[in-house]
Amino acid sequence: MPELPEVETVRRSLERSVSGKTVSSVKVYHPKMIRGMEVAPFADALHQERIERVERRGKFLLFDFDRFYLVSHLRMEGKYFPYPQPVERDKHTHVVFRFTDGSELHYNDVRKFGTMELRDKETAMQTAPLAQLEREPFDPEFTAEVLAENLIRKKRSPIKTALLDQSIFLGLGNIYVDETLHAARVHPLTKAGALTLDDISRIHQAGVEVLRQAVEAGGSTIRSYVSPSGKGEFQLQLAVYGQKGEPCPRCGTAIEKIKVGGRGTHFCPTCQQVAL
DNA sequence: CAAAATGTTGCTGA
DNA sequence: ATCAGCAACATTTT
Repeated sequence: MPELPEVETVRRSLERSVSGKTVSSVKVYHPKMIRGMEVAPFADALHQERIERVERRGKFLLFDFDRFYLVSHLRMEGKYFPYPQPVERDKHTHVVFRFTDGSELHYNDVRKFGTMELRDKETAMQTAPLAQLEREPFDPEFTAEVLAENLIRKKRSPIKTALLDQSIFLGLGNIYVDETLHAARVHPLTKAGALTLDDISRIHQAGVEVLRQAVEAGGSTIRSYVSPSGKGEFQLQLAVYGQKGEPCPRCGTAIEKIKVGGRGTHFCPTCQQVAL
């Protein structure tokens, strides 16, 4: 479900609902989602650990415990539901954290694609899965020049595919890549190696701005995703994603939908000219 | 019933 | 050795 803006919205919600709480027990109902160790040591390690705060790296959530980071990825449909009192788990709830104050946090994921793993705090950033991510898009050091450098590694791929790679442009996913390319007026099938520095500058500027505005709006509420606070209004601003057949907000041409790298891809055939 | 869905990864063949 | 392309993961919805 989530790209960077949705994950950031979840992070802010978790920061309010669970930071400062101490784990009294962890129950895992879908062992496959716990990576790197067996379920028993996973649950044991978290016993009596306190969540200092909840952080984010790209689309990963990091629960900052006393001794570990719990690195959590929601993939397509993962969700966290906090409850003030113990509740019966839903059939798609795969992990239940109970806290010493009697409250609970349920991890729910219909498609079971999400993952959790514990990392030592000292080495968390130097090891998979956090190691090879690009710096945060809002970091001033993530410049158009950095993006241009990254894109050299993907010069034979369509720009749409390249931008989905988290080591190229961290935080973008299928929705916001389409929005970014529309704002930058670049056709999604354009080979990354065929882009001018000016194209790349527009993509960089548009991508950062799209993510910034989406975070501000609380993410997009589409399909399964529901923001924890009930907000998530960015879908109202989407220019192309999910807008097949609707008029382009800039020129009025009907938005088209094609398949690029296996992903549904929306664009305006007038604003975004083909340039393979 | 086939296709698609906000993501990543591991394999295959060039 | 890279790297581009695609199946796989599992379930629900259209």
